[in-house]
Amino acid sequence: MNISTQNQSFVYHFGEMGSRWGFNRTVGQMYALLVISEEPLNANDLASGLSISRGNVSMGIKELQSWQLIQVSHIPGDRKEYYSAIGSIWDMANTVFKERRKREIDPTLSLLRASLLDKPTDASDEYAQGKMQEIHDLLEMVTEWAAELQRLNPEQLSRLMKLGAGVSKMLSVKDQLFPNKKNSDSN
Amino acid sequence: MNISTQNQSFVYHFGEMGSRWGFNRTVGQMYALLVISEEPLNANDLASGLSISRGNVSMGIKELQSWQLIQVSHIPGDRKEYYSAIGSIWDMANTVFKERRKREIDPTLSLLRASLLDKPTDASDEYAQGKMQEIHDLLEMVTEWAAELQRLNPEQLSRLMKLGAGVSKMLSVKDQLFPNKKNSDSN
DNA sequence: TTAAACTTTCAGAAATTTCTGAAAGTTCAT
DNA sequence: ATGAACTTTCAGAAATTTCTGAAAGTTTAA
Repeated sequence: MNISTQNQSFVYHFGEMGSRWGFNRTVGQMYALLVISEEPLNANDLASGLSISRGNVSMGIKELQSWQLIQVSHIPGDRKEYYSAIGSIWDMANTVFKERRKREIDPTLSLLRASLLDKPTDASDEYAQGKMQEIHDLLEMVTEWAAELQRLNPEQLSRLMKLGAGVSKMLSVKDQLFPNKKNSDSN
Repeated sequence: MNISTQNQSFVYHFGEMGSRWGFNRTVGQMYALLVISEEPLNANDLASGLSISRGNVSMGIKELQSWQLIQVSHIPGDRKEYYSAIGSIWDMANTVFKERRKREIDPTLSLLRASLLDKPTDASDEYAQGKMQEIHDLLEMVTEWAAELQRLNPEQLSRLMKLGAGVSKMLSVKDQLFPNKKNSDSN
């Protein structure tokens, strides 16, 4: 299999960027290729399309499956497994966010919670714990909010985002309606 | 300098996680240490506290400065530079988001925009471009929204997040008020 | 049960990233 | 101008990650 030059730059770029998103170059490339391919591809297609080894593809497939980003299908009379990207772009973004949260935020939250249980032994420990508490609260809030947003369907989410500046307007309207409510400035 | 065992796990954990956030282990550790230290630290403190080389600290400092996460100060009669984490935890989160966007999303958006200018040469190119368009639109929307949110001050942002499920309620209220408005389903 | 058509595994090679420490550079007081 | 006190640089070492390809494993058909 070979990739049209037009798509090559996309696939390679996605490879480079992919590593920022938590998987390595070839996994990123494999995923990019699957996303822009209308037809499912088999492991050999991926290996030849990207000029990487068959073994590497096998590991990459496993990784993408652990991220729940791809799907297996079969073609009658062909024993090979065919892979394709799962769902819409929104689903993909959703999945990546959720996975990253699980891998990157959750462990930090656990650690912070545990650290905050220890009694500080001196003033500097106390300062440190104060900072940890702040980080904990921030992460927790963001996590909960993200979970909330992920419960919206793409269409709702899209409308919310397009609200743009409207969001802050909404807050000020709320202020005008309930001007009594005290706001503690955490800054 | 040595770190209390109570803080050690935080610093090391932050080191591991830091690498996910775009900087390497020691840079993550350095930053963690600066965040939980009330007093500014000099390069030697960092090197000895973390048992890493002086040269490594120097490079890490540079990296943290490029992320605009730390601040230099001086102590009268001492020629060493003292470093401390800049601003509140919110500022930190803000900065990290902004930097990551600049480094990870923006280049992808440029590439996608460029790719979308090419005329597709066949059906499969056309499908690929369709997908690229979707990714482009998603990234653009998220980027703009993130910029919008970052314009809010921490206190507003915090209130917005605490709205939680209220966000979706807000959308449905909006629907009841303006039931005519057509929603295009991009899915 | 055999063999063909696949997929997975994993040891070691290759590539990449990170780190050290000595040397070079800078700044400041005298 | 000198030298002490500091910071930065960078070549090569060390550590880590990724990749290959041969061998082992699995599944299916006959």
